[in-house]
Amino acid sequence: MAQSDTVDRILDAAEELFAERGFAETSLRMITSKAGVNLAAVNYHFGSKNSLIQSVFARFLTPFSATLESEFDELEARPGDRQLTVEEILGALTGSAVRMPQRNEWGISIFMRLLGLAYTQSQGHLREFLEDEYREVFSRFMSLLKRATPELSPVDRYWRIQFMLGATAFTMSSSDALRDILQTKTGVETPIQEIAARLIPFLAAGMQAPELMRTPRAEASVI
Amino acid sequence: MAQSDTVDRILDAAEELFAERGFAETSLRMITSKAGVNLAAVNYHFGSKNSLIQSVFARFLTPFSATLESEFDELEARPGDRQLTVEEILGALTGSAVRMPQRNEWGISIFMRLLGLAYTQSQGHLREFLEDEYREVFSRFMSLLKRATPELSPVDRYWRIQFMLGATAFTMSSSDALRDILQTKTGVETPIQEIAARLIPFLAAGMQAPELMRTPRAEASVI
DNA sequence: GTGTGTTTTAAACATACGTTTAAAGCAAAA
DNA sequence: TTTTGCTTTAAACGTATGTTTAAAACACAC
Repeated sequence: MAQSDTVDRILDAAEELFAERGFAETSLRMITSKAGVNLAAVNYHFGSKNSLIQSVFARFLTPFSATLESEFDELEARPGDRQLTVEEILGALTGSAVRMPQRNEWGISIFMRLLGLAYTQSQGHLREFLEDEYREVFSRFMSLLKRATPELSPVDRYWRIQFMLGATAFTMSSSDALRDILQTKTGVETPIQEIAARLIPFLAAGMQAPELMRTPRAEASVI
Repeated sequence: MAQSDTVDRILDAAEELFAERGFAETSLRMITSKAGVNLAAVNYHFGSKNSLIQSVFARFLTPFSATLESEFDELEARPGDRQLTVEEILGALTGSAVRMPQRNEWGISIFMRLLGLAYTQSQGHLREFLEDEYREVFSRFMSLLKRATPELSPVDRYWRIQFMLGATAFTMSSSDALRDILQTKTGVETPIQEIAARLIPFLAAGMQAPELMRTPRAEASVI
């Protein structure tokens, strides 16, 4: 085991297995055998499986949120104070994901997939951890989005942010997509940037769609 | 146990627990104790946990897809052959969900949440089962959507359908939302129809957004 | 080289899971 | 009443999980 790179080997293996199979479906024995370390190493270095999960996310999210903050700084410090567009704000997100120092070529895919799982699998401890740890960046993103969509009612804005989150997290967490991506890792690059590029116009258009008119006619066309 | 309503009691309990906690996180012992039946009853009546999961879906999806088929029939049989809109097609989906005979007032929420889980949790057997069982309705929906968005390239249409699915399934499967919905079950009705009503303009706008222009300028604004 | 604090190891622990078994219970037919 | 077929029951099975233990191995300062 050379010198103690045990911690990193565990994090690498866990990250990949979690992304492939989810949290509950990945056992510590799978992780440690893939990492080539002893079973007890996880509890020795991380304390528990739950805090291993949190560590996997922290390793991703801390540099990502730092990059995102500076991306937001740039956007807001531009000459003239014209309004930011939804596209620009969403672009900052994917831009940060791409710019962020990558551990390997399909790092972004795994990152997105894990984010999707985080919201999808009901891991109470993870949700609390993420909300506590990255509250700042998230609320900054929210207020930027609020300024970019002044015409939306708060309740519609709330729901549409949920919709965006859903489209993104779900798409990224679809295991088939991941399989395809990993399968094409022989190609020049992962198509994840392309998915993001296709996603942004969809989200931006949805975000800025006219609000539902509450007339009888519109009502009837909707139920 | 009156007469043998054991099967239904198991299905009811399983459906609710699966929606709350996911498949892997719900044990047969939780299900049978909630249903008030013996542990062995599941394996006796359903054979295995996996086929119990499939039965839960079949009980939902079979009447739903029947309703949806007839809704599609109505749409297509309208006088004059003007083009269907995306809103109308999506409306048929939510319309079917609402019209479908409900077992209880928050049946739709649970139904949507389960659908989200089905795509999200990597249950290979479930995917196969759903694809085999409901292939027809799904491909009919796809071809309707294709006729409603002739300007889209096939690859963009494919991804945008994924995005729609994601926004819907994710929103409906957000456990917080479910908790709120169940919490307000004392109120007049579940707000799920309202969510659907807010969702449709978002999805329709996203679906019909102009495709990404592959010019250097647009490229730069996106990465 | 000895001693010390950290890391790794193999083994066991307690618990939970899905599934199976064999006996008991039960309703309707003979 | 006895028999028959289906259903329910309590108990056990085998396996897998996360976690803990105590000894061994190791690296490094003295």
